[in-house]
Amino acid sequence: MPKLNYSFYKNNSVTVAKELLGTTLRLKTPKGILEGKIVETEAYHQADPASHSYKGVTPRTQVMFGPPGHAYVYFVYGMYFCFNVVTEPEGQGGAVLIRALEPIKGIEQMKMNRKNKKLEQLTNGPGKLAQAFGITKKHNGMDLTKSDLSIHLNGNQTHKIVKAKRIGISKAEHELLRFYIKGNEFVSKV
DNA sequence: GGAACGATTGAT
DNA sequence: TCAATCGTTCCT
Repeated sequence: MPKLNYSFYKNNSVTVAKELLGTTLRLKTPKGILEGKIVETEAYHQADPASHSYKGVTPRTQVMFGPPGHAYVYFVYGMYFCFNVVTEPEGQGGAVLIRALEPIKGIEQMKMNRKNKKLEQLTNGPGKLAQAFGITKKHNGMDLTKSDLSIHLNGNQTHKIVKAKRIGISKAEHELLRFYIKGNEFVSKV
């Protein structure tokens, strides 16, 4: 499985959001390898009022403006982390939120991290998948092309992509910037 | 220094 | 439908 590289992530957020569907997120941990197929994403870019990068660089969002292919992890609602992939050339504040995965490898470890939730509840939401993988603020800024956290291309993918409204935002609600694999049971919301 | 507000989740 | 829970941002 080839690892996604810098030139893949350098593209605009919408393109990357769509092309990430069907790829595999992998994290090496001391207890073993965790893998999940990306089945749902959302695109955020600098001109988007709903994006953290909309108001320019802040201490929290500076990694969004950094080089593509790095992890942007933020803490939300006082209890959850969300994992994003930084997109677009350095200097532009773009990212793709990974909203849902289909568990592939390390399922027992994910169940431990998620307090033994059922398989279909392990990674079907951004806060859930971060918890299942043990992703926290310490992963913020990691280089996905050079670290234990990476994304890989799979073989032939024959899925259909559904465009939909993003979840949980109060600005630019009408924009169809959420993408998911049609029919996949791990999508957070259809 | 203080207050309002979340790119969510799970329980009611 | 609503509470949990706290870092980030913005205002004073």
